Amino acid sequence: MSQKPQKPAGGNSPLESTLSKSYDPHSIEQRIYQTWEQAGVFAPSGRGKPYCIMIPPPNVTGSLHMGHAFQDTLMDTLIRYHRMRGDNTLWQAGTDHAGIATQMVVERQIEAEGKTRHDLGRDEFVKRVWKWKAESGGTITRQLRRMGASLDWSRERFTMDDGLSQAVTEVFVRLYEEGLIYRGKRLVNWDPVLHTAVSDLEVISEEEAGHLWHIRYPIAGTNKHLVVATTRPETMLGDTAVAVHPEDERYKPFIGKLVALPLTDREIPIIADEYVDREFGSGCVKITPAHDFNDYEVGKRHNLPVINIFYSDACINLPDSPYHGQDRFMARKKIVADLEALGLIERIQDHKLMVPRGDRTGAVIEPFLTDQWYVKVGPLAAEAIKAVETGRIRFVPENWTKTYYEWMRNIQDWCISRQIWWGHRIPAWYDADGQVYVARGASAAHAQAKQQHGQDIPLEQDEDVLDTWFSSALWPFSTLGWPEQTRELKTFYPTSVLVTGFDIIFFWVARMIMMGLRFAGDVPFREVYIHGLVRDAHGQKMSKSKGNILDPIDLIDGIDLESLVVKRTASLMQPQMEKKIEQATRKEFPHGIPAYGTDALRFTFASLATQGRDIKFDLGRIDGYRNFCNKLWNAARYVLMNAEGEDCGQSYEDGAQAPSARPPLPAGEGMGVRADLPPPLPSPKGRGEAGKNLYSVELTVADRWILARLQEVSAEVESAFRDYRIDLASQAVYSFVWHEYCDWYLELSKVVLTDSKSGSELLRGTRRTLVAVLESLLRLLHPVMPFITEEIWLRMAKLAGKPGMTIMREPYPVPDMKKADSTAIDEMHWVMGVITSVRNIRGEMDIPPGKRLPLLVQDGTARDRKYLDSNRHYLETLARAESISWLEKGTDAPESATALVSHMKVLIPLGSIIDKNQELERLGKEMEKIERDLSKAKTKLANPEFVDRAPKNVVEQENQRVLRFETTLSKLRAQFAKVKALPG
RNA sequence: GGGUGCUUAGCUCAGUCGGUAGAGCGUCGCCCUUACAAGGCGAAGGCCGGGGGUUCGAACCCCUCAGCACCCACCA
Repeated sequence: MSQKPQKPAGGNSPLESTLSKSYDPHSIEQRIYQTWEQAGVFAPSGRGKPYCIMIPPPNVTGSLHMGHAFQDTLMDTLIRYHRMRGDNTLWQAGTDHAGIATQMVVERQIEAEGKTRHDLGRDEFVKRVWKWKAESGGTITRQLRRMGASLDWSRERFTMDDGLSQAVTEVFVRLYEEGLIYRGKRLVNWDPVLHTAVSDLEVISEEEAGHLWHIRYPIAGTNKHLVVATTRPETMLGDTAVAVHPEDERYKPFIGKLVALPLTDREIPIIADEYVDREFGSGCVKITPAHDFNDYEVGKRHNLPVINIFYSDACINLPDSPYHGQDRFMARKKIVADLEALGLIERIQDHKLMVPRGDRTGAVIEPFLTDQWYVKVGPLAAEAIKAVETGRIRFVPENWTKTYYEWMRNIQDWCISRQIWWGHRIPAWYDADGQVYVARGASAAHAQAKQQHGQDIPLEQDEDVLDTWFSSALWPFSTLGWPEQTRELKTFYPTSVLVTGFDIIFFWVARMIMMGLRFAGDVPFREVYIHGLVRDAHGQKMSKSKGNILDPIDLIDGIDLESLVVKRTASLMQPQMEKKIEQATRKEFPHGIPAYGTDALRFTFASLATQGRDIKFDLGRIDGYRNFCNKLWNAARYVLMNAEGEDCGQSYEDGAQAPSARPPLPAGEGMGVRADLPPPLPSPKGRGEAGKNLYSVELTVADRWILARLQEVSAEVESAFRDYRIDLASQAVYSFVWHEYCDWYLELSKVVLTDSKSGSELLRGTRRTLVAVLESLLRLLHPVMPFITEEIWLRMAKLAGKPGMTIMREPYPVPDMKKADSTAIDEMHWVMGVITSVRNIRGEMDIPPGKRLPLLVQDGTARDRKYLDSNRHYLETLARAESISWLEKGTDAPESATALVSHMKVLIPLGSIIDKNQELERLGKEMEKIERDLSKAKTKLANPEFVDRAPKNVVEQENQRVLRFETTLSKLRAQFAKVKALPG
């Protein structure tokens, strides 16, 4: 290493002397990130107002998808913004153990070795998972770094690490002691592939095509029968009644009688229950309490026996039945065939039904009777609802509160036990009699047992683990050290905002609120910022099986078409989709995906982050923002070319603060946030700021204009951030950078800088403004585009008089209304108006932009004369005017193309350049447009009600418009007539 | 069956207080002007989903219809 290892960003870069001609994200991003992380600048500063965001912990098994990338961009932008605002900012890092998902990954590996987890045994298996986590669990955190996420990695946590596991146990025990956790035998959603219970939320019900079988159940002792309709004929083996509606005249006589259940030797009663819908099917419902949630309730009301007909893998468990041991779907076929043979099938109808499937396995979920642990959610939910009602938690956008209430008011008890091995083992022990001891550890459980029984007795721990979301619910406080009352907990809890997708409100947001209120004594966050889902360019959800996934890393690094095709078609669940996916991919990305770099990707996300709407990810957008990076880069090149080594009137000229000479960044501490002062800009006269190296400067109207506009844009950004409108914030800066700073100000600055007659104070003023505005823009943009802004900033910080080590800890620009300068803005508008009108004529007439034209002006006011006099140089250069001369009133103008800037006529003598008909057409178009506007305005004013009732200023404004349109129009008409009268 | 959101230029989307409809991409001209061709300058392109109402005035507020998307829910 050289002797400046601390400053690779400024010192080792290929940009040592000049910036490369176009922006190359690859050469800077990872280097800059490493510098930041090593310097510890992601850690809280220790001073300022606390600001904290908890990352929704990604699964350790996971890799970064577009949803993460989007969400992390939003969070990082907020975090960087607040860090620059001087807040004591923590973005808590960590990952989730993701019980079922992770267990499935490792089980698949073991399967590949020809074994099952049972061959290994529980302890060995869990060891295997830990090993796997250590080796492969870091993918997503590496990818987060690629996104530029300024997470405090020094505080990274894992939901299964010791501290967090202790929090889990503590919460479980306390809830149990308060009677809010109980164990019960009930119907649960059972995944027959995973052999575990899952919560309501982990079941996805979708409409699928199926059948409705109408089956005859003979009425005992008669030759009559009842017809029941069912979508699941195999469950008839567990029927314990047939229900009809109590008021149903058709069946009233049979209530209380028995039917002979076909294919069994059982007789079951005909019961009456309000639950039955007379209109549906035959109006008779078979009741299978063990395998249907409704039937279970009916069974309870009528004291029906509950006959479980399945094993845990959903094979028939009826040793005396011919269907014993068969899979449920096999059994269905068999049973239907057998019924048919007996003449008991009346008809089979096609039928659409909602089929519940496990979100992980896709297997049809089976209602299954088991012992499980539950959280009694009612009391917790009541508090959680109140917290939102009273405004202690605010949803953004606000309408999500409705969704939240809807769910919380209908919430069911939460099944928290899972019959898997990877996760937090339930802190419950049983003695030989099945008595349960819930305790903070095995020894505590033994002590409990001993106290009750007067002697040591053997205990066995519950085999189950907790739902992953149980530990996630504690994340906002467990990561901060709870149950210890740590300094971090006191500082950062409640956290500031939770940034998440609506799909997770129920799984996570609601549960965090309940647990936070109960155990950490306050809401877990003050605001919940809900963003949309990232979809593909056609609005489809991205999914592996659809083959429309975009990998954020591919957008950053680029990927060629062949690799993309391979990636999208690899290990598909449905191989028949391969062809289709390949075709679609080749069509959509004929040249693969170019390397856009992180900043372009982040800017795209930021710009698409509108509220209340999902985002369709369109490559066109990221293309445009990559170009924006390049634009910014080249603007910086221009500024550096003109300012570096030149006299910019800044006070740091001695080299002592040069990047290479700065001390290394202290870790975490000492990165004090300085007072938020804009670059030391002098007053127009250059007085009032003493400093031995501060030279006086003269500011042009362009300088004053761009500085004034910068204040306005800063204000816009500030208010956008306040409303979580990051899209508006980034759009505001985008258009300012491109369309004001680059399109106008840089061009205007050339006029001064290339003019040999420019005095040193003027040159200095222009350079200083170029530098100061660029430097402010970098800070404005940094939260969204961290890398490119840091790279440029390090290059130019000292030109701007900034001794800082990284833009990350520089103050965020705040609008300074002292620099509001409406006269400069007015004057520049005038200048731009004249230039634009000349350009317009040029464009319409296809006159080459390089061709110099003589300009005549006529009929101006005193203001026009004044502005023209002081801005002649700008007009000549930017409008490519050969000359500009006043034509006295009444003087006959030569044949010309004409434009109007308020009252002033701008004439371009036709000479041989301009085609008469073309000019007539152009004038005609102009007149038409104004006529339209004029007549609209006139109609308005002709309406007495408008004049009477509309606010005075609106009426006045309308009057002004009419006047303006009328003068313009009359001048255009005169010009039109004049041109028309010309020969040729 | 309840609930939510969306519908604005060819495409993707902004539109704050109800007061002159905007941007990016794409398209069409003219330009390789020494920051940038990933660029510059200019232009075309709109019944703001339909209907009704409130208002002097509606893309915006109210009602209604239609289409699309999503969430919740036990019709066998």
